[in-house]
Amino acid sequence: MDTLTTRQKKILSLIVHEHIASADPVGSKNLVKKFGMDLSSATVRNEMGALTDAGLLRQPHTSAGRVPTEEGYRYFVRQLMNKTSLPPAIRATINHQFSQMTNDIQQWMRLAASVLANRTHSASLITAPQASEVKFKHLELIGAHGRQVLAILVLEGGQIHQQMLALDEPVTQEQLSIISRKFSQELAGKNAGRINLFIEPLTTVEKQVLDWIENEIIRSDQLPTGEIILDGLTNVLSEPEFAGSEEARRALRLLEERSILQDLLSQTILPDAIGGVQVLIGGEGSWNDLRQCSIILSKYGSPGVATGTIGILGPMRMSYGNSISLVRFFSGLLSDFVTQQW
Amino acid sequence: MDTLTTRQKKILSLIVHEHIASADPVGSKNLVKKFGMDLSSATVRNEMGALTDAGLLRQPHTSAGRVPTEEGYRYFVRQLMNKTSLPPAIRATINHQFSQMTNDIQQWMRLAASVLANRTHSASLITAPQASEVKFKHLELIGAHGRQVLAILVLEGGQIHQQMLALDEPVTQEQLSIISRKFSQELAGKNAGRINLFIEPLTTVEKQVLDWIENEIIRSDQLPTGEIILDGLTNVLSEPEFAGSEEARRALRLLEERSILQDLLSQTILPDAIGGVQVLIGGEGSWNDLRQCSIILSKYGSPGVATGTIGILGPMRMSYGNSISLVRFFSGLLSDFVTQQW
DNA sequence: ATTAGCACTCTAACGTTAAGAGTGCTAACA
DNA sequence: TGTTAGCACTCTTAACGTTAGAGTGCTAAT
Repeated sequence: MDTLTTRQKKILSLIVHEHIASADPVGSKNLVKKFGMDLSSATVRNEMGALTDAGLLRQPHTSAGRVPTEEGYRYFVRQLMNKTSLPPAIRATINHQFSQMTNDIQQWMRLAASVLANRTHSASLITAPQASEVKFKHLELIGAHGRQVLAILVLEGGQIHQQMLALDEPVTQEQLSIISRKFSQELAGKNAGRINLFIEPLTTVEKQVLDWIENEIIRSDQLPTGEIILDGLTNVLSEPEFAGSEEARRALRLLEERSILQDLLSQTILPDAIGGVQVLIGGEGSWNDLRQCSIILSKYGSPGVATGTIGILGPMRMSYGNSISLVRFFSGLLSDFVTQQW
Repeated sequence: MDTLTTRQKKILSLIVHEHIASADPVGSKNLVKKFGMDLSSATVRNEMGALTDAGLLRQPHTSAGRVPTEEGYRYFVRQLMNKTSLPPAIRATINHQFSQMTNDIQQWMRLAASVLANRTHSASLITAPQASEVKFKHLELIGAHGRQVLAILVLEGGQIHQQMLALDEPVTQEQLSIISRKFSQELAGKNAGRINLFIEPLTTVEKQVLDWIENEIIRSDQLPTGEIILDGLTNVLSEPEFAGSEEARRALRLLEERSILQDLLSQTILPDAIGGVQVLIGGEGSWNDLRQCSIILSKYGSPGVATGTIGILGPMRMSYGNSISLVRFFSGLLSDFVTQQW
């Protein structure tokens, strides 16, 4: 790929900025006027022609201004954008919003999704942090009526599974406590593969409970990601390029259809470094329904322990500087939470 | 309100059905042709005129067919619609989908929201079942590193709160177990008001834990509804009457903005009877953003113990028979779940 | 290398027109 | 008295033609 002259970079950058602001194609004459360039429109036109040949700009039709192509946006994001960091005032405001929260990961995810969506005017998504390897931590059995027992399984990292079990035989609360304590001691720190090595003479009820535990842990291991929080879907709809088109609906459908979304997330190579941000522009050729959209994703959490994904989906014509620094900031926020809790 | 002749009812009913199917205004001539009526279009026209005078129909413009008004839909739903019950085949299919689920209320809500949204082609919403009065059931304290302790509070009905507490003083796991057991016995069945009657010489740590418990229970009491599950928002967008308009966006915004949604739910009088269904048509005058939408709501759960709300939001031009019976069915499904678990 | 000038192209907006659908009214009919 | 045929009228929608404006690419001059 031919490298561009500094003037060409300057012009490309201005066009991207102007188009993001106005949503309209930008022409040579307006460009020089608006930014007080000491060049004539004709010169700018020549450069724009070169950029068009290079595949970074295109014209919606012969007599319209230029619009960045996917490739143009990519070049902009990768080479031209000045890495803005989030203004301290905004950091402070957001931190304040979270300072009054309980320590519940669910609540944090919800609030993060909401604030991120509002500040970026995009749809936001967050997947729950997923432990790299699920390990047993604690078991509690609480009798209800009859043979009904509320079983609570605590996994390392604080994940909690609860279920009402109908026992095969009636058991007193006394006995339940004994079983709980026994299992909690014997199984502590064991992963799915080592749960069933726990072989001793077991009562029917103990066997039943153990089966349930193993089942839950295996299931937690297998589900690649758990819950997904979405917010701000309607933000995307208010963008002018989606006014009344099917495009937006199909893009949002991608988010709502969790299985498709999981595909997308698992097929995307995220930078391993926490705080690293991946920008997908225009579906990157693979996702037809995202041709007009861009996605910004970041992994968060504690590598090797538990990680999740946070990101936004907005129109390709989005304010990348802002959005990227916001995603990065929230990624850090949730990482801190996870590190502190796990 | 003047009562209508049987023929007028018949015609109103046909118009509603036809308009729901076609999304277009329906004219007298097409009506007689399509349904093979042994009346002339002129007669039908006269009746349509009467129905228009009665406020049940309107014309988008002079030379267009008729469309039901809000009032017209209301009359239809209340008086004309034959109460269809869900076909057994569909019941069976849905039951089957749920038969393989774990007993987790979250999972059930999610699946129910998804299936309900798909089958009604509308947006669906479900609020988590909320206990009528929150009562303590069980406490568990599990030591982590240092003074960090994972506190798990089980409320009657199976609601679980967890939080990582930083204790004021270091405490061994032994002591934690003793505290857990003591609290679990002494506080069992107590509600928020009676938690603090538990006055005995308390250690610093015990006091700290007790404060936390009280706090959590009060908070649970005060929050009128907890989590809200949404699904199928994009379904609404594909309706022709919303093609490219702001209307749909604003209606969906109402759902996404949880605080507004809670307002709406709390201001709506739901039939107390479980399985009863409330139909709100066109925002019922109060909700401007819902002028083109209808909402079908039903309370589910176990009255006096724990209840939640389930419902859908779709275009006013929706298939009420289908939708109502689906909402009713899912309401029953979740009620059964709650009754069984609580 | 840059720029002024100009012919050219294409869109968006506007007005006109014609076709089609549906109505309301009147007068005839059973 | 209820029903129907006929007809003039209204209004939307699509199609077409026109025009103003914006932006371009090219050429020739600086």
